[in-house]
Amino acid sequence: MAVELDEIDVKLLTQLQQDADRTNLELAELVGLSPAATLHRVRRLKESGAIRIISAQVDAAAVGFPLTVFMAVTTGNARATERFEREVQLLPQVVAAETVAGEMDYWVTVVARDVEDLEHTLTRIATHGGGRVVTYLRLKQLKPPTPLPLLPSSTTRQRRRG
Amino acid sequence: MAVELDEIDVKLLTQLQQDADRTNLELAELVGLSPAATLHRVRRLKESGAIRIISAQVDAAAVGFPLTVFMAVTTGNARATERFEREVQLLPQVVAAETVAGEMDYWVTVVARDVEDLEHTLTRIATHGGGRVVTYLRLKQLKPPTPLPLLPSSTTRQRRRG
DNA sequence: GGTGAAAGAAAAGACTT
DNA sequence: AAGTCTTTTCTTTCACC
Repeated sequence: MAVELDEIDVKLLTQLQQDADRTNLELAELVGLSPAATLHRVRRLKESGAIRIISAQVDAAAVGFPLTVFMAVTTGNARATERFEREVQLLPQVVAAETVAGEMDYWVTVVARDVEDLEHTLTRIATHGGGRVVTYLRLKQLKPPTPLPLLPSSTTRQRRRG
Repeated sequence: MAVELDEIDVKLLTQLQQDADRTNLELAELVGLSPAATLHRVRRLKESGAIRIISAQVDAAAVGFPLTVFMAVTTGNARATERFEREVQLLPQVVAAETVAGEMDYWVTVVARDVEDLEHTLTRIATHGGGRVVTYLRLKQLKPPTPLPLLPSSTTRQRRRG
C-alpha cells in the first residue's frame, strides 16, 4: 500500500480503469475538479506507480485468435522449471504467465488461431519443462475486468466489505 | 476473425497494447503515416471492435490490494450455478471471471486487502454455489501481459509459428 | 493543492491526389 | 486510403490564492 489515495484519486482511478480514452477536460468534469488540477493528479498517479500503463484492450477473437486457453502447470525439478520459464518467455502465443502458490505452480494464458496452432503451443509447453498440465478452454467472460474496489486511505484504518 | 488487418494496423495495435498513452503525432511517427491517416485508422480499429477499450492498468498492490488469488471453481446443479454467477457479479473483490471448459467450470480472479478480507470473499463464494474450489495465490508475474502475436490478414491464408 | 487565463500543441474536418 | 492545410479544441504552463 505504497500510494495514499483520497476520494478524488479513487474516482480518477476508477474512471481511468473503465475508460482511459477521454480528454482531460471530460475527466475533470467527471471528478469535479479543474482541468489543471486533474492533470496534476493523473500525472502523480502515473509517477507514483499506481497507474502502471495505459493500454488498448484488443479483442483477441476479432483479430484472429478465437481460442484462448488457460493452463495450470507444475514443473518438477529446478532444471524443468528453468526450461519452462524460458519457453514461456519465447512463445508469442503465451500472452501472460503468473507464478502461483497452491496445487499448481504456474498460471499461463495462451491464444491460438485454430486448434492446430493451439496444439502446437501446448505441446511445446508440455515438452519444455511442463510436468502436470491442466488446460481450460475459455468459453466466455462471465465478469469482464472490473475496476478495483478502491477506498480512500483514511488515517484511521479503513475497512469495508461488499 | 471479423476484422481485416494490414501491416500498419498490426503495428498500431501492437503499439497501442504496449502503451496507449501517446499523442496521435507520436503514434503516426512510429507507424510511418501522417497524423490524419493515423487518426482515421485508430478510429476505425475502435469502431470495428478490434480495440475494445483503452484503460489504465492499476498496480493492485500499490493501491492497497497486496493479495491476488485465482480460483478454479465447479458448480454442481443449475441452482448452484445460478447462485454462484450472481455472487460473482455482486462481490466487488471479484475483479474478473471466465466460464471455461475443462476440469473446472469457472476461472475467477479475486483481490484482497489482507488475509481476513480474502477469507471473507472465498467463504462467500464457497457458500454461494461454489462446489469444488481450488485457490492459487498469485506470487509474481512471470510474463506480464504481452501484445497478441498479430499478423496482417493475407488473402492467401497466413500461417506462422513462434 | 487548488483556480483561472493565456500560449502552445494536437485533433478534427475539408479538400486534393 | 493517404497527404496537406485550416479550424477548433484540448493540453500545458504560469501567476496567484
